[in-house]
Amino acid sequence: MKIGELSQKSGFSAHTLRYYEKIGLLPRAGRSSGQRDYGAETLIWLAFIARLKATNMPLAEMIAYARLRAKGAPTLAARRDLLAAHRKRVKAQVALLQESLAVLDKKISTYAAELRKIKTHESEK
Amino acid sequence: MKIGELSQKSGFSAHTLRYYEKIGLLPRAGRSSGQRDYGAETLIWLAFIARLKATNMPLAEMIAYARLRAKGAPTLAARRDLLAAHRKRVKAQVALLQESLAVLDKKISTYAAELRKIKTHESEK
DNA sequence: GTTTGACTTAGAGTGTGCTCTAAGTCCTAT
DNA sequence: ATAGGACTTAGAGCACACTCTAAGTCAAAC
Repeated sequence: MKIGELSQKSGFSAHTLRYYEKIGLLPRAGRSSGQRDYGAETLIWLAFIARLKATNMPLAEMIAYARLRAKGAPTLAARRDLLAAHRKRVKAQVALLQESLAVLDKKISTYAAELRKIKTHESEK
Repeated sequence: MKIGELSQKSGFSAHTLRYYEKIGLLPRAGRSSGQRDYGAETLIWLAFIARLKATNMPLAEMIAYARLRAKGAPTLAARRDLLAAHRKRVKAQVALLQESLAVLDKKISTYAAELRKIKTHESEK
């Protein structure tokens, strides 16, 4: 598949896909008469990249992961460790967000209370 | 309190605090002989800003909120709506992160399984 | 009263992750 | 065989949120 189709299917722009190749996040694609030609496995890899991206993993760390992946079986433990460390950070972020959600909820209900008070005063006029 | 003390207590650098004033996130502080002089209420406002920041609210939106806040009671409903919309986004982000955590967990346990397999083969040699 | 460190300003520079441009080549349909 | 769109490259530009610099003023301690 050519880059336009991969872009469509993966949700990444063609510009971004070329950029990812340049920085080493995507393996250098084979060219057929100059144009990149991708296999279906690239789509699977991109879906995983999108997951890592959704959890705010920096590109540099994804590149490190990609390099380990390219080296195959001997790096299994290193990859597991990298993902485990990341998971820990994501869990911490979820906890922080949930804490902050509680603060937001409290603030919002304070607003609701103040708005009720104002309405009551208005009806007393 | 001067900017250094506010920086210490709020966790924002003095550079950042001046920047926040410049962009309108902090009200223009009163000066005593040229130097900014802050009251304790600034600390409370900064703590809330830190919360919004923790939940990835863009500066532009915090500034919009700050402007409403400066206008007082008539903007209560608008502020509640802004925070409610933000809360919705934060909840969506938590959901996405938790989904992604599940993917990470699955990947990590796949690694664990592969590593066990390798160890078994090694001990059979 | 002088040193030392915190403060002031305007504006330049940085890191991250894209996003777009220019100039040109290749493919597909008619 | 030619028009139109998709592709190629290297590199410039952008948005966000700081972060730092330069050159100078001010204040607290000794």
